[in-house]
Amino acid sequence: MPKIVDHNQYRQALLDQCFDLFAEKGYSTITMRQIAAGLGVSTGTLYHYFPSKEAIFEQLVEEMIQRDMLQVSSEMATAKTTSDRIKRGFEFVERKQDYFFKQLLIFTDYYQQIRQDSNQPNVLERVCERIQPKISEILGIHDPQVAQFVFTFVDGICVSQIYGCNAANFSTHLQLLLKMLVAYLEKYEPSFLETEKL
Amino acid sequence: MPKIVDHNQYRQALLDQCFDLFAEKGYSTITMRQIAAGLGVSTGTLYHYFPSKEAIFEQLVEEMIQRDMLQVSSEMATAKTTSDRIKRGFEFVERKQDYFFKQLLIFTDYYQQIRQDSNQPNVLERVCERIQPKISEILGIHDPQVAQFVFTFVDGICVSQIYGCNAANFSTHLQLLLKMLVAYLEKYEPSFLETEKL
Amino acid sequence: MPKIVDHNQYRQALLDQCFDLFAEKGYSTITMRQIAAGLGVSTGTLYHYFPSKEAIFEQLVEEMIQRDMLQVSSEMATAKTTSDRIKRGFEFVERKQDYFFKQLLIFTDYYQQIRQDSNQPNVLERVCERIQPKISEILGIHDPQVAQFVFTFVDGICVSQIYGCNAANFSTHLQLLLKMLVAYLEKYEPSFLETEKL
Amino acid sequence: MPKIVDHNQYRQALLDQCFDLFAEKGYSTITMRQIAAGLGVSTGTLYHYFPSKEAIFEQLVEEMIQRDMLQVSSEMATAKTTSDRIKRGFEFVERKQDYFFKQLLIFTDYYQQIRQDSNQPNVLERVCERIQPKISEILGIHDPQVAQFVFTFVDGICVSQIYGCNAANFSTHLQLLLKMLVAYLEKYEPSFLETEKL
DNA sequence: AATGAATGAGAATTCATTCAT
DNA sequence: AATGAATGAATTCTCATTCAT
Repeated sequence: MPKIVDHNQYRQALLDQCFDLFAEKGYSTITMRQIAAGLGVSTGTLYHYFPSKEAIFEQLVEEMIQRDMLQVSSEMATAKTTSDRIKRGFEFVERKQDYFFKQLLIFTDYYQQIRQDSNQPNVLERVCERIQPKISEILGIHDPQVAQFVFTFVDGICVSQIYGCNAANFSTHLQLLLKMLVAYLEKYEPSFLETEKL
Repeated sequence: MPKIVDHNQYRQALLDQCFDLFAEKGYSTITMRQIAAGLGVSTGTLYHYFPSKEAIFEQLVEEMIQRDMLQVSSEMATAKTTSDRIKRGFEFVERKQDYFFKQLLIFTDYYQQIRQDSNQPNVLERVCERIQPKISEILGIHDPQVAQFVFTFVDGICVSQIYGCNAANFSTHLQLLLKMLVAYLEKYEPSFLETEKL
Repeated sequence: MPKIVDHNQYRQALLDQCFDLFAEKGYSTITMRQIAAGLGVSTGTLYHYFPSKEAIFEQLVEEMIQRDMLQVSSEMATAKTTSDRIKRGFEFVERKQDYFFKQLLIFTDYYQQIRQDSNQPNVLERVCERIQPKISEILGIHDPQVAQFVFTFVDGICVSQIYGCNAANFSTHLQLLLKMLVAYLEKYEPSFLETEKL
Repeated sequence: MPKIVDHNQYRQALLDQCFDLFAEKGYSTITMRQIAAGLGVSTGTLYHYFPSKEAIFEQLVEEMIQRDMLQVSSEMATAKTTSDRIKRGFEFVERKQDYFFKQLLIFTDYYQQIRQDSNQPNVLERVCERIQPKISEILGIHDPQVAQFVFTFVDGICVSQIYGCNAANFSTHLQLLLKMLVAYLEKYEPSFLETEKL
């Protein structure tokens, strides 16, 4: 690990590496010593950059969201037609399936944590507030409900990973979602049918 | 506290009450003392009925699955037509939305737990192995993929609860799923259209 | 286990079986449940016959001593000459080597226990007070020091068992003790030489 | 409490102080809190230096043996004649009688502990394997059996302490052992008689 | 800035003992 | 007399956090 002089930059570098650590062990199971060891620093150093375990976790969640939003935007920037956007969107999700799965684990852990003391600002609420319009925008679908449907289903696929059914693999699920979506759009948004060929 | 004669019966009674406790606090967050207090017994008594915290959790998961399977079967017993089955199925899920949400939290907790020592028999695998055919049977849908789709989506709705978006409420989600499903079945399983009116 | 009507007799029957249990696990390591299980009774029954774990232990020690004194006396009753007494005495020790070893473990455990609260009557003191003259009597040796020497050495052999050296086996040790003893008696108690042939 | 730089050195310093603690209370009776208090540190610190109570105990036993071997060697280094060696050897034992007694208590405790799980490497076996030749060397006695006899008897004296007989004091016992030994050597190893005057 | 020794409250678990049946 | 369910204090051990160096 190279010594990065800038305090804030180093903090973010540490945060990056925390993602897998938290995803693999879980927030309450992982210890500060394990985190420190995983990052290759001492506990003292860890506390030099973060005030508490909780703070690391929160900053991690915040960081993740920010990063994701940016990445999605940049990935989608060049897509023009709706069918192109949908195709790219699904590819994006498929490519990052492992990441989304780990994120789900982190989010549920986070949810359990914050519900204990309710006076905490809920970062998760902001997640969906910001992600949902993004999905609408990406897919070029006007009905927000439908955009949310896609989002929800992707979450569902992530969850289904924990059951470990080999049948339930990510890509097959996505294929079916796509077919569902088209069937629905053809039926309820005929305008979609006229303009696009998938 | 009266002396309960049947050891096994009392054990199950305690298990029932554990569900909410685990769902609210999370497996690793809740302490044995808290569980004992929640059940109105001493820690000693708790250990008289369960060898460890882990054992309580596993027995709880097993018990839950068994109970759910039985309940679903009995609820669906009298439904005859496919549309009737679908309607009842969705009603069932909607009615127990709170329960399913808590179950999701418990399951993700459980997943994080067992992945640590991988040589453990995975109860979750059995969950989906047994639930999936049940759903096919209930909905009267031949394509197992589609049945799985419904299951996965319901999981997705549960997850979306953690984001706390007021928009994303359970019932609305289910409505949309139903519409999607019908649109899909009409397109790809025309036989469905002929026999049923939803 | 046959039901013995007499309370006291049953108590002693239980006590007998406790010897091996305490010897194998150690006083502080063995639990009342393990004792109860080993005796084939419930903990409730155990407490019906003994007020506490400590009491079982003390009664066991007392019982053991009583029994040993009686047995030694009866075994030696018919021996007439000194050499005969010595021979029999050594045979007796050799035959019960396993028993004496376990007794040592129990005695050291007991010692650790009673030294904590010093106002307890020390049963062990009575052990040597009563055993020592017995040995003098058995061996027909006038010098009490020498009798004590034999006693002490036998204890030493018991201890050496814990080192597990295969070299240090009980019988060989006893042989040497015998030779030592004779050499000593020949040198310092010439009267011994005149009257006996070993 | 000053920060001690050398981790290993401090660990040994703690170990030293543990000897009396274990000897006085016994392995299973003493608690980690009591040990910590006795050492003047917190339980956390104790666990910082030793992974478990068992580990402290084992390290203590190992340490003891090492130290004893070294000390004996250095004490005996300047003794030339056999009678000088025997005299010094007996003085050494007498001087450290209190230590040897405590060691016996610790060893029997240790024995009870390891016999539970038999796959443990037995440190006690190594004790006698290394001590026995040492005694032969010290006393300059060729017959290993006789050396072992002395060792065993010293153990016996230690045990006899637990009976608390005031008669059975350490020094008197040793005197008699010496006389026995000489009588035996004179009878069976006449070469001994020729060269030495005790 | 970086370290890791030190802390002690709190976790899971055990166990002698009590007591209703 | 016999049972075993119930208790809760005490045990071993963990871990987030602090702080001297």
